[in-house]
Amino acid sequence: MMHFENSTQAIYLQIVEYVCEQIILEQWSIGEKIPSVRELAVKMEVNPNTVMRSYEVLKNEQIIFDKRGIGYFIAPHGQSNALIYLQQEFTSKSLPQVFKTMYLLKMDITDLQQPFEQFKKNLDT
Amino acid sequence: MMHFENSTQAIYLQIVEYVCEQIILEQWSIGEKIPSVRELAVKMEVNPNTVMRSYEVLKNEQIIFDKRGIGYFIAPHGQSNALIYLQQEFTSKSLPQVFKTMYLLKMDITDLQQPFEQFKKNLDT
Amino acid sequence: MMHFENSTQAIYLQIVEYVCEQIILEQWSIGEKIPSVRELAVKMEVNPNTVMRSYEVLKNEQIIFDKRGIGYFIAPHGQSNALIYLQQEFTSKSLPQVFKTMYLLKMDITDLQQPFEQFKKNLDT
Amino acid sequence: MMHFENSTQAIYLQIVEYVCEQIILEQWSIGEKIPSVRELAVKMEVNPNTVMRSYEVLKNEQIIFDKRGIGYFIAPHGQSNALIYLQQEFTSKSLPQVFKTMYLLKMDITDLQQPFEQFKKNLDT
DNA sequence: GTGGTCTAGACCACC
DNA sequence: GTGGTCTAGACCACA
Repeated sequence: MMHFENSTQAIYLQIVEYVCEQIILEQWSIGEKIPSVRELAVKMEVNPNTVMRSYEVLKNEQIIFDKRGIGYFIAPHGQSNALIYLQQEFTSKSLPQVFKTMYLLKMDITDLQQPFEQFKKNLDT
Repeated sequence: MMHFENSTQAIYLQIVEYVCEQIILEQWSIGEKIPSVRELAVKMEVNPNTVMRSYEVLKNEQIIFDKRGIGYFIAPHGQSNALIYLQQEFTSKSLPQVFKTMYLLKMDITDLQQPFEQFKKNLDT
Repeated sequence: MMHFENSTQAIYLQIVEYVCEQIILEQWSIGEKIPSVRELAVKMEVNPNTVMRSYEVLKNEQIIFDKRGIGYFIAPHGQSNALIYLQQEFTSKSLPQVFKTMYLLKMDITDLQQPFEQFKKNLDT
Repeated sequence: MMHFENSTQAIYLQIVEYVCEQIILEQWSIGEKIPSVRELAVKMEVNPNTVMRSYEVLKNEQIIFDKRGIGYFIAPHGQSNALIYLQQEFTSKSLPQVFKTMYLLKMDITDLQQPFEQFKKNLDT
């Protein structure tokens, strides 16, 4: 279903983001069982160990929790924790770099308005 | 003088950006000799090989050129090439990631206004 | 009724301890029939197989015995055997680990006094 | 040098404890480079991936940090963070179980005094 | 079936 | 040389 070839980011981190996305968009709801390590591995066409690693990160962030021998489930505050996680990554990793470049290029925030609208349009197609 | 531990980006790319910055902000003027690989390596507290790699990227982008046995110099259109390089990196790499996250976090462009002002203030200090 | 998620110990061993506890505290009396595998499984919200495994351990330790088709009963010396079992586990598994950590943390036995009192207080509530 | 066969705990967690131990006992000092993943793997007679996993945990706990391509180093507050880590593990995982058993066995804290002294004596030999 | 650990070995980016 | 990621495959404990 998914291929990761185009991105420089580690696959297991992309899967972390994918799971966060599903939870935030409420494709998977709170308390619900999420795909097993092996299931998701098949779907994502990666090794189970890779998914395992993603789930470990998500567990540390208290986005999911595990019942041994049964599976992984979305944690009580899973959705908000997922939002917090993505937000933290965004503010600490993406934003500073973006701002620095914008400063050098003498760009203003408003210069992003039009490309952002364009981006959102492309999502629909 | 500089620490790179906080960023996820490769050190040699951070140095590329640093050099672009110096050129764009005209800390280093056109045609002028820029620091030798060894000098910059000492200043940046990194391995000379790392600086070497950065200079190779900059040479490919025609931002600097080398006179063998003498040193590296800012290329004729160094400043504009630096701007172009940063802009390309920005539009192709940073922006798409940023937009995707902003969409998920239901953020608007205007939400960036305040953090950006904050960022620019911090530059002065 | 019970949740085991917080502990690192295997669920079936926690159930073994639970049964020992009931017997030692004489919640279940000697010679009496104890809950069936299914009953306890429902109460503990675990798989019957898990309780089954616990009962097998308890049978090996001669803490309980089974009358086929009828159920499990507390063995003649069930209470003392339960005490012996817990003591053995304690001295061979828990204590060495605890002592090693206490040594590293430069803790003294007396440092445990206050937390232990606290623990006993919490039992009443 | 080391074998882990006797313990039920995961090897990578035992290595985490080992590293904490070295730091706390100041065998390795703050800011200093610790053995590379491959070095420690050879010494511990385990797969490099296993040591890698231990170092990841230690990095999360801010006990060590990494300079890519150079190695791992003891973090600024590495020693105190190591203490905190061990203490947390101790209080949350070991203590409750110990206390519960002691309660059932009608033991008192003072009953641990003599075995603890014995344990410390055995360390010298 | 589930999660969890470990190995062996490969490959990459970086220093 | 260093860390970091990924695969393939094995084995275990647990439900």
